[in-house]
Amino acid sequence: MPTIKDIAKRAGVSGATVSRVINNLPNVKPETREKVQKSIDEMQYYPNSLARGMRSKKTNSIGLVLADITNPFYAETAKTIIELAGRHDYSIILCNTNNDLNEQHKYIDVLLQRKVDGFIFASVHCKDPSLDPVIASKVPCILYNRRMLQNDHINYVVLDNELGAYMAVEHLYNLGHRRIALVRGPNTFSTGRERFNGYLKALKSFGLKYDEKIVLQGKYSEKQSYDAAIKLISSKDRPTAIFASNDLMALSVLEAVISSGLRVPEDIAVVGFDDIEIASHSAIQLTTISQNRNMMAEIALDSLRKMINKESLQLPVQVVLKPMLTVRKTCGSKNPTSRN
Amino acid sequence: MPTIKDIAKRAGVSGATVSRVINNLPNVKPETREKVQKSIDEMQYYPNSLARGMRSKKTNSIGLVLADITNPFYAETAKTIIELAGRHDYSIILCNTNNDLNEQHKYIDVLLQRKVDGFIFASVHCKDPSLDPVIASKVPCILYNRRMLQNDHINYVVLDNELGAYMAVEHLYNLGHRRIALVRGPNTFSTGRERFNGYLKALKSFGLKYDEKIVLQGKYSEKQSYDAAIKLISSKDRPTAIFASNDLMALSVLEAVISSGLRVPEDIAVVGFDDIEIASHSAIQLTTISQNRNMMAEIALDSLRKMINKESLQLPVQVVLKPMLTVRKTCGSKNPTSRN
DNA sequence: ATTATTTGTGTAAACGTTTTCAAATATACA
DNA sequence: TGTATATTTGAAAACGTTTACACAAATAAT
Repeated sequence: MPTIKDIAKRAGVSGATVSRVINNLPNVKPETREKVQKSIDEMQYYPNSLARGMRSKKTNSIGLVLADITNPFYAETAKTIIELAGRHDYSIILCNTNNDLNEQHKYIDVLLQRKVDGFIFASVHCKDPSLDPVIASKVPCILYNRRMLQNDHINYVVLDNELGAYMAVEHLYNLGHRRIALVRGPNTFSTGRERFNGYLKALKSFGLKYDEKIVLQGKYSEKQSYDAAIKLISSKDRPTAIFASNDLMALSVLEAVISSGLRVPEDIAVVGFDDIEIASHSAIQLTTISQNRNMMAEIALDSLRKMINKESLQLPVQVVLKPMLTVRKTCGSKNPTSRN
Repeated sequence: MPTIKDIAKRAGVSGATVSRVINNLPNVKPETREKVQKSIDEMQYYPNSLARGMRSKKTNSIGLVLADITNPFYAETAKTIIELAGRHDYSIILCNTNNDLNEQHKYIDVLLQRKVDGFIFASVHCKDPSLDPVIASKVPCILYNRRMLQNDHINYVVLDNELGAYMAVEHLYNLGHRRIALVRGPNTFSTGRERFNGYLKALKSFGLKYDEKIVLQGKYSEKQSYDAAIKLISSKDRPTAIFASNDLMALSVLEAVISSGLRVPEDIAVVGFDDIEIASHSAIQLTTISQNRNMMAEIALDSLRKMINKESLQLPVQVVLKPMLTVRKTCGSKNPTSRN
C-alpha cells in the first residue's frame, strides 16, 4: 500500500505538500495540486487514518453500544445514526451487549483503546458501573432511550416513558377497560421503571386499584412475556386488557392470546410501546406508543458532535421527548390513528 | 490520557517493559510485571490502538458493509458477526448502503483509509464496480448472501437460491396450485436472479407454463411488492399462490391480500424466503425458505480470519449452503414443519 | 530598483506504540 | 571461582501522518 512518501516521490514534491493537497489546504499552486492528485489516483492511495488520528488526536469514530440490534427499535436507531454520522465523516463501531453488563464493560474497554471520539449508549442499566471508565476518561458520551438513576450530570435523550404508559392505560380506560394487566420491563432499566410508574399513576388517576397479581415481569425482547401472558389469560379473574412494556413483548402477548384461542381485541385488548415497523402490519395492527426515533437519534448525534467539537452547548444535555398514542386495532377502538 | 511513557515513569521502568507487560510477553520479572500492572490500573491507562496499529500493521477491525440493517435478515447477521468477531478481538465498523452503489463506494473509501483488516459485504450487486478498489487493495474480503456475476476468483458464502425457490414452488405444486405468481427481486442481485431461475426450473419440471403476466418486480424490502400483489390479486385470471422473493416482500404481499379482503391461505397461498424471526409469529405463520444464518456468518468470519492470518485455506472460498423448507400456515398445508 | 509582503514549498519533530539490538544482571555448570 | 548461558531490561528506530518553522520565489508597494 502506497504511503504519502510514495506519492510525494512520484509527484516530485515533499510529503508536506501531498498532505496539503489531501486536506485541501490553501497555498498550493494549482498545477502542483493537480500533479499530486494525479499520483494519488494512479497509485490508489488511501491516506492512513491511523497515522492521521495519531497526529490530530481525532479518530472520527463513534462507539455505538446498544442492547440488541435484532430488536427493530435498535436497528432503526442504528440505521439513522450510521446515516447521520456518515454525513459528518464519522464511522460507527457497533457493539451489541444483549443487556449484559459484562459484555458492555468489555466493549467499553475496547472503545477506549480505540480512542473513539464519542460514545452513544442505547441502552444502559439504571445502575451501571461499567460506564465509570467512560466518565473518568472525559470522552463525550450520551445515553439514548434509557437513563441512569443517579448520575445527575450525564447526558441523555429519552422519551417521557411515564407519560407514554399513562396514555396507554388512559386509552384502555376510555374504551371501557377496568381490569388492565401490565407485562412490565425490568426494574433495572429506567424504561421498565418509568413505564410502570406511568401505569400506577394512571390507575390512581382513574380510580382503579392496583392488583399485583396482574402485574408480571417480562424481560425485554424475551419470550418470558409469552409465559406471563399465558398466566394472565388463564387466571380466574382474567384481565380484559394487557399493556406490554414494549412492542416485542406485545408481540409475544399476542402470540399467547392467539394460541389460547382467544381473540384480540374482543376477548383481550393489547397495547405495546415503541411502534416498531411490524406493529403497523395488517396482520398485527398493534396499538402502541410511538416516538420520533429519528429526532431522538438526531439530537443524540448532534449533541455528541458539539461536545466533540467543543462547540458551546448547555451541559448536561438532558432531553425528554413526548410520546404519541398510535391507535390501531388491538384495543378495539373505532378510531384508529390516521396513517401518514 | 496517560500514555505508555507515563506508566513507565510511574513504575520506574522503560516503555519497552510496559509494552511487554501489556502484551503478556515473557521475560519480565514477576515483581516488575506487578509493579507495572499496578500503575496501569491506577492511572486508568488504555493502550492507544492507533499507535499499536501503526506498528503492527493490524487494526483488528473488520468492515461490515450491509444493505439494510432494519431488515431482520441483516440485523440477525450483524448480531452474529459482531458476537463472533468480538471473541477474536475484532471490532466491527458497520456501514449501511441501502443497496446504493454510491453509498457503498463512499463507505469502501472510508474503510480502506481506516485500514480494516478485512471486509464482509452483505450484499453486493451482480455487477459491482465499487468493489474494484477493495480487490485491488488485496485486503481480505468475502461476500455474504449475494455474489457477483463474473469475478470468478472472489470469495463468497451464499445460499443455493435456485434450489430454495424450486422447493417453494414444488411445495405449492404439491398442494395443488397450478397458477403460481412470483413477486421477484431485482435482476441486479444474484438472489433475485437465482430465485427467479429456480422458479422457472420448477415450472418447467412440473409442466407448468411460464406466464410473464404473473411475474412482477418488487424491490427488496420495499412496498413496491404491495402494489405488485394488488395487481396480481385484481387480475382477471388471479393466481392461487404467490411466491415472494423474500420475507419482507411476503409480508407486504400478506398486507395486500388482507387489505383486499381475501383470506390466506384459502384464497391465496403465500410463500416467502429467508425465515426472519417475525415469520414464525402466530399472527403471521409464514411458510418460507429457511437458511442457517449463523452457520453462514460463521463461515464468512472464519474464512476471513484465516485469510487475515494467512493460514492455509483453499482459495477462493466459495460456499453454497442448502436451504430448508419451513412449512407454516400461509400455504394451507396440513403438515407444518415441527418447531425446534 | 529596492523593500515589503504574499505565496509556495520543504525539513524535521511529534503523535504512542512495538521491536530489534545490545547491555546488564542473574543463574547454571564446571 | 570462573565461565557459559539464560533472563531481564533499556535505547532507539520505525510505522505514516500533520504542522511549526524556515526559507525561496513571486508579487506588490514604494
